[in-house]
Formats: sequence, structure tokens, C-alpha cells
Amino acid sequence: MELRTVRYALAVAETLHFGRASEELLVSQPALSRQVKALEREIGADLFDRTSRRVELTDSGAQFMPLARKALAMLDVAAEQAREAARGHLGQVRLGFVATAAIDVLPRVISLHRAHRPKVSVSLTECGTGEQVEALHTGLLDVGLGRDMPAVDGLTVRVLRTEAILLAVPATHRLADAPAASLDDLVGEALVRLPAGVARRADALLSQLPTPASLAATGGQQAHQYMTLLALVATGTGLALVPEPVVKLRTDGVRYLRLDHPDAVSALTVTTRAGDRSPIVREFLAMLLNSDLADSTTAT
Amino acid sequence: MELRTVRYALAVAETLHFGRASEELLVSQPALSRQVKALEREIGADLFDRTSRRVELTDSGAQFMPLARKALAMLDVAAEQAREAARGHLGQVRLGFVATAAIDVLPRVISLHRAHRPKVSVSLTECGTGEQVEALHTGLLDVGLGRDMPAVDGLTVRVLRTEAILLAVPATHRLADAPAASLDDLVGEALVRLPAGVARRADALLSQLPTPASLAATGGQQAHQYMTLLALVATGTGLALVPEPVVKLRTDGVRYLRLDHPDAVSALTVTTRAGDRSPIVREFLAMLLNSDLADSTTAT
DNA sequence: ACGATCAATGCATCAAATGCATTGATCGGA
DNA sequence: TCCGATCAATGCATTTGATGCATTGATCGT
Repeated sequence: MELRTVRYALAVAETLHFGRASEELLVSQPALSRQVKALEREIGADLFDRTSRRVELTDSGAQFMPLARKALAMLDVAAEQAREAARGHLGQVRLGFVATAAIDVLPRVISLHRAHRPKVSVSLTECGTGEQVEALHTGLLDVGLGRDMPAVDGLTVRVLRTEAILLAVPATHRLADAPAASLDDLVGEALVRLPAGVARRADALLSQLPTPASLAATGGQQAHQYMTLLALVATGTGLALVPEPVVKLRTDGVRYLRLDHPDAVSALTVTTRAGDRSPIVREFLAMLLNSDLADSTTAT
Repeated sequence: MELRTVRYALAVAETLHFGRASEELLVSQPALSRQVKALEREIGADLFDRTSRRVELTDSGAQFMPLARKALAMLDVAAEQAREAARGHLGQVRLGFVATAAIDVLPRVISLHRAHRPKVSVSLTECGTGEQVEALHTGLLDVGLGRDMPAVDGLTVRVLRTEAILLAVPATHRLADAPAASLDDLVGEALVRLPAGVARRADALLSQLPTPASLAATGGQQAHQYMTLLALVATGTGLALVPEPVVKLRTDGVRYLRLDHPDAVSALTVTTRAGDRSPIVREFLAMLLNSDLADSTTAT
């Protein structure tokens, strides 16, 4: 079965007149007659009851035409959606994000996106920065919103914005009312930390302490979420290094101090596959990096 | 857009390999490549992202393929339904019927039909025998179940069965307990009747009375439904001539007598368009006339 | 009975899809 | 880094099949 013949049959079904239908189709009447007959033979049922005087639909034709019309319309829709997808206006982006992005940036990203590309759906998966690497490679994710994503082969990393790393201290701590702190202030202090490798920049900062051993006493203190970490800080279990947006999570019993150190910054990174030509992803990326969420400096 | 090219694209989408897809399609690989490219150009969007090393769907392709698959499936269904309709197994019959058929025959017809051709729906319209003629001609009905349908040009009338015309009398009437009655018994009696032309055989019977004037006194007594007619009989307003199935409607206060007269019969007729080649209608008709509803004598 | 209308058919023509041979590009292995 | 293998794209000759023109055949109205 070919579309041309189906179109021919539909035209005849509408005019019930081979001559007029052939004019609309810009073919000759004999060509039309032959093609319609060929279609009927292929289907195995007559679609039209025709004398030289009148043409009408058979029961078969009455069953066939509505579905055929729908099928043609569906193909048009398919083509139209393909075009929309090519412009990045229709489809899906699978976005992985770290928990600290969920606090502040993610809701704004989603709302911006919905307004901008309502027909592109975003599937959201919380996903640590490290996990994003694999998920991007295997194709489970299209975009990773992470923190301090290192350069990885096959991936393109862009910095969306940089955020300060703050020192969270109990409200009762001697530093609680200081305007800022330095790394040296941490010596001898108990610290609560996330598992190694999750908060890379904080780990890096701590490794710059004069004596790593100064933290040994608290090596066992860990939490998996910032919520827990802050709770531990509030109870006086120790201090913690946290990225800026965490401030919005909880304040009771916790004070946040600026850290006077050039490395006390964390970059919110947007990662994609290097070879990804998907217009949807590119559009999404462009929107992100041009939004007011982004720093003015958007280098790799 | 042609179906062949769409099929080609779908095959490539499934194998993600032009070479293998071309084998499945029984065409050469260059032919396949060219047709797919032509389709992409026509749609206005690339469906595949291909290097000489790997083929994958673009966003456009991912949008296009599912719909295209559905459209093809829909055309297959359309063809299958056309075939089923051609065998009379799928579609619709529009059936008009007189009220007296609804009492007894119609429910049995419907239930027989549902068991026999579950995918053929029956649209039901109550419709006097006279009205059926026009409705059949204009194509509003396919089959008319009427009473004593006369021969009409362009219509085929078949007798489904013959039923007796009975005399309904009040239970208190002098004839109430008689085994039968004759036309002569009606002389001088009050009669209640349906509007002229509705019950043709009853009218014809009455016109055979020795003196038509003998009924003049009740000329104004009419009812539009047999239900009402029987109610009037029960109240003693008069006698009535009714076809056999009416007996099932109501018995309280009414007795039914056999009429000793050769014309005291009414034929339940099945009428169709003489030129109707619809297999659905023919199947329906065949089922009707071969069912146990039909008399053994089924002449025109 | 005749003329008009309209779908079907015969035959030559033309367009488009195909196949074969080849090129060009990418990737893996030495 | 180079070579060979793999695979899609391209050039060209060929074939398939859809088309147009002229005509026939059938039906309806006058």
C-alpha cells in the first residue's frame, strides 16, 4: 500500500466522482481509476461501488476512509513534530542535579524552562556530580547540574555560576559572631563532613590545613545530606564547610561565616556530552547560560 | 511522503544499521540510503545522526518514529476492517421497525444478531411501515421491519412471517367467551381504531363489512398506540382489531378472539433497497430469513 | 432510440526507484 | 601513526511502474 494511492482513494471518497477528484489531484482520470482499483485489489475489498453513472462508498470503503484519513493526519503530525524537535521546541531533556542545586537553582531553572519551551519536558534525577559522568556517558542523562565537575574526556563542562563555600558553626561557638574566618581557625576544631569525594572543594580546602591530623578526632563524623550535617552542627558536634545555597536550608542554631581563602568557592557546573548535537539539549543549555542564573563570566 | 520511504526509515530506526535494514527490506543499501535521505529532506529535519561508524536517532527521529509506526499500523487496521466489512462482519445496519415488531420479534432479532455478528452494530428507529419506504429510499434506513409493506418500486419486500389479526373485546362483552368471531359480529359494534393507513390490513377488513355505515358512530374514536387502544377496549369503549403480538401487551379486561376470515392475517415484512449490494445488509437479511423467526414460506 | 456523461482499458511515454561499482569517512589494531 | 576494515554516500546505467492520450463501454435522461 502506498500513500499516493490512499490519497487518491480519499479524494474519490470525498467527491464521489473520479473526474473531479482527478482534477483536484492534478492527475488524469484514467490514472486515478487505475490506482484506486489497484488499491482495492491490494486490500482485497472494493472500496467503491461504481457504475458509469454514480460512485458511492461500499461498506468496506466506509470503514476504510476514516481510519485512512487519521493515519495520513498522523503522519503529518509526525513530520511536524520532527520539525519542532529539530528546532529544539519539542521533546525531552533528562537533567541530573546535585542536592545543593535543588535548593535554589533548580526550581528557577525549571520555571524558566517551562515558560520558554513548554513542549519540552524535563525529567529530573538527583545525581551526585561523580555519578553524572557515567550517567551522561551511558546516555541516561542529557545534562548534569553538578558542583565542580572536573574535565572529563567526552564531556563538555561549563560553569553556570560560582558560589562561596561557607563555614557553618554552632550558634554557641566562639566564632559565631565573627564576621569571617580563616582556614587556621579550623585547627583543633571538630568537623562534620560528607562522605569523601562528594564535596570535593571542601575536601581540597581541608587538605590545605597545616596538619591534617588536626581533624583526625572527627574522622568518623559523617552525614550523607546537608540537612543532617547542619543538624549535627546545630547540636555542637562540630563545624562544617557548606556551599552557599545551604544557608537557605536551616538557620536555627547555626551561623555561617565567610571563609577568607581564595579556594573557598565552589562552581555550579553544567555538563553535557561533548558530541551531543541534540538541538533540544543545546537550546536548554543556551537558555541556562544566558539566564540571570548564570555568572557574567561563563568560561569552561 | 510515501509509505515505502517511511517503512525504510522505520527499518533503519529499528536496526540502526543501513546495511542490515536494507537486507530486511530486500533492497540494496544505496537505495535505502537515498530514500531515507529523501524523506528527511521532504520532512525538513534529519531523522538520523549518522557517521560511517554509527547510526542513531536524532531528537526529530525519536519524535517521528513512534507516530509513523502507529500510522502504518492504523492503515493495516483500516485494510483489515475493509475486508471484514466486505464479508459483512463489521459495520452498521440501520433498522426501522413498527411498534408491533418491537413487542416480540425485535428483541429476538437483536439477540440473534448480536450472537451472530457481534461487530455489526444495529441502529434502531421506530418507524411506521409507510415511513419506511421513504427512509429506505433516502438511505436513512437499510432495513425496514414493517407490516404488510406493499410492493414499491426500488424496494425488495420479503415476508418474514404472517400473524393473525385478532379481535380484542372487553372482558364484559357478550363475545368475550366465544371461541372465535366473524366479521358479521362487528356489525353495530363500536370500534376503536388507529389512524387511517397505519393498520392497513385491519382497515381493509373493515371495508368488507356489509354496511360501512355500521361503524360511523365510532369514527372519532382513535388511538395512536396499541397500548392506548387496548386501554380503550378494556374500558368498554369499543372493540379493536389487533395483530397477534399485541396479545403480549396487556390482558386485563381484554379478551382476544380469532377472526374467522381469510384476510384476518397480517404479514411482518422485511424491506430493503432493491439495489443494495451491502454485504452487511445481505448478511443481516439472510440471518433474519433463515432464523426460527421466519415462516417456512418465505416468498416475496 | 439517441446523445451525453463518466469510469475503464490499450498503448506509448516518462519519472522515479533500484542495483552495481565506487568513493569517502571513521574506528580499531599493529 | 599508519593501515585495514566497516559502513554510509554518490555516480551511472537500468528497470519498474505510474502517467497521459485516445478510446471503449455502460448507464441515464430526453
